[in-house]
Amino acid sequence: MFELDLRSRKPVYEQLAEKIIELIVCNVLKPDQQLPSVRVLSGELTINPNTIQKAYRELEHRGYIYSLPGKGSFVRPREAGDNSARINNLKAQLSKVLSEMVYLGVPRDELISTIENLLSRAEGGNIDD
Amino acid sequence: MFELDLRSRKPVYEQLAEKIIELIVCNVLKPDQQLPSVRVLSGELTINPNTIQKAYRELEHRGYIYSLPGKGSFVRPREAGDNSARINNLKAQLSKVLSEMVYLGVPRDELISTIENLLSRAEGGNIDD
Amino acid sequence: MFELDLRSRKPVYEQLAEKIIELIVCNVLKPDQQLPSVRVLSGELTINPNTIQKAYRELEHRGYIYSLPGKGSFVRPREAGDNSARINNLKAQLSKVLSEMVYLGVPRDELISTIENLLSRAEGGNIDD
Amino acid sequence: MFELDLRSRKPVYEQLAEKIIELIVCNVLKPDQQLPSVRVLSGELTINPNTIQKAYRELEHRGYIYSLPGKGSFVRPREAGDNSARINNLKAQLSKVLSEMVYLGVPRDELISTIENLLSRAEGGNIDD
DNA sequence: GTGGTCTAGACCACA
DNA sequence: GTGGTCTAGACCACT
Repeated sequence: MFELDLRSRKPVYEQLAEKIIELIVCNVLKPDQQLPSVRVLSGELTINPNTIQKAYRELEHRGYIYSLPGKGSFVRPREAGDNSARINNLKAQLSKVLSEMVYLGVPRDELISTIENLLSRAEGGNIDD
Repeated sequence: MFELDLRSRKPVYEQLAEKIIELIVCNVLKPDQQLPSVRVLSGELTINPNTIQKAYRELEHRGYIYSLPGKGSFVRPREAGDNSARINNLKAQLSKVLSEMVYLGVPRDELISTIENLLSRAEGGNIDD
Repeated sequence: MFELDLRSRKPVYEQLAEKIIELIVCNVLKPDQQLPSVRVLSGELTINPNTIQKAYRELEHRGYIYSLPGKGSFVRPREAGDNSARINNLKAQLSKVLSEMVYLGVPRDELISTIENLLSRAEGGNIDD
Repeated sequence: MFELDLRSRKPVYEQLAEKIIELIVCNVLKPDQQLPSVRVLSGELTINPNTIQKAYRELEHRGYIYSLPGKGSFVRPREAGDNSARINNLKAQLSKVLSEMVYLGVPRDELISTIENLLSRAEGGNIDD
């Protein structure tokens, strides 16, 4: 389910957090849906429970999930908030990625079509089904 | 010249490497142009020479520059060929960033215009003069 | 009546206890007034009776209510005397909160007017009618 | 230096974080001043380094300090930012504390003078000396 | 020597 | 059975 690279320079808990964000963002994990419990995920990924917990804690800090002691962890429904900082960060990333793709010779047409493809998928995913 | 954030969590050498990639990608640093020597850059940025060295080694490893022992480091001209792996990686990143922006509520119009803006800048930079 | 946030990190029983203290302190619940029975409150809040019990036990322990087995729970009239410990505790809390507000840049004027506002409301609530 | 209650219901790392915030807020710890290293503090408090680290991480998340791997942890200078959420939280706390003090019979005069005392100390502390 | 990650394993509070 | 805390101890990356 989650492909983690234990040898990566990026910490495991961070990789895991990003994977889960991906699932939330793509609406694979729906609002208020329960995430796998720390222990279960720990067993499935053969990773220490503390590491899973750290990932969940990180996600909670960043507003993607909420945890109820004794009940479980759940996807936090997105609320209007001050996302401007995060969005600016993403724009900067976008800029870097696009520049490098252009530099590596990806033709503009292909780039545009790729983006439109992604966008329609993303929007599709975010509409309730 | 290089804006490095010594307070950032990201290692200094990594920040430096990324900045240089940016300059290469935007064609500010032209192919085969010589980079400032480790000692000079070390002096300008008041940063340990070892850190600069490490950034340069990283850049060489990733194929952005080449070093001629005793002469200096130079921008490696981009070659057609095995960029497909790198490009696929970038596409994956692109996908993640776009999904998250959509999720955070950036309207499609704004997203498109932002992208076109970035693209025209990137292409402008990459046209040989 | 009671706004409980089931998604909060703070245990439900603790939230409930604090809400009730608030009502007692603001004189909405008068001395010797009977509190709603565990079962009734449990039904209204759709919360496990055990959780209500725990909140009531907590309140009894902290001296805000007293329970007559078989009859119910009642607001304990406040007595003069050994409140000094509690008051000192509150002063310490007050100090912390004020310091942090000053640190965060709340202007003194705003702070004063906020406090006077709160005080007049609190005193109004505590005057016997 | 730090009085921690190991038997408290409040986690040790949280107690520690609050103590440090107090020191920062009262300007005992100045901007960019280095905090005791994780290991040193761990030794002094005879608390596990991981617990100290957790406190520091929490403080970093909340914007009170920044950590430079390999160098140490430092007080983050306060910047204008969106503190409104935190401030509202503090106002709610203030309200509760004041209400309870009034309820416990602290006379308004004493309350006011206490507050002015605290305020002048807090403002004094925040001005550079 | 610094912060940071990860594991193994114990224990607690909440529901 | 859930999340959460804490300890002990190993190892890594950065400066």
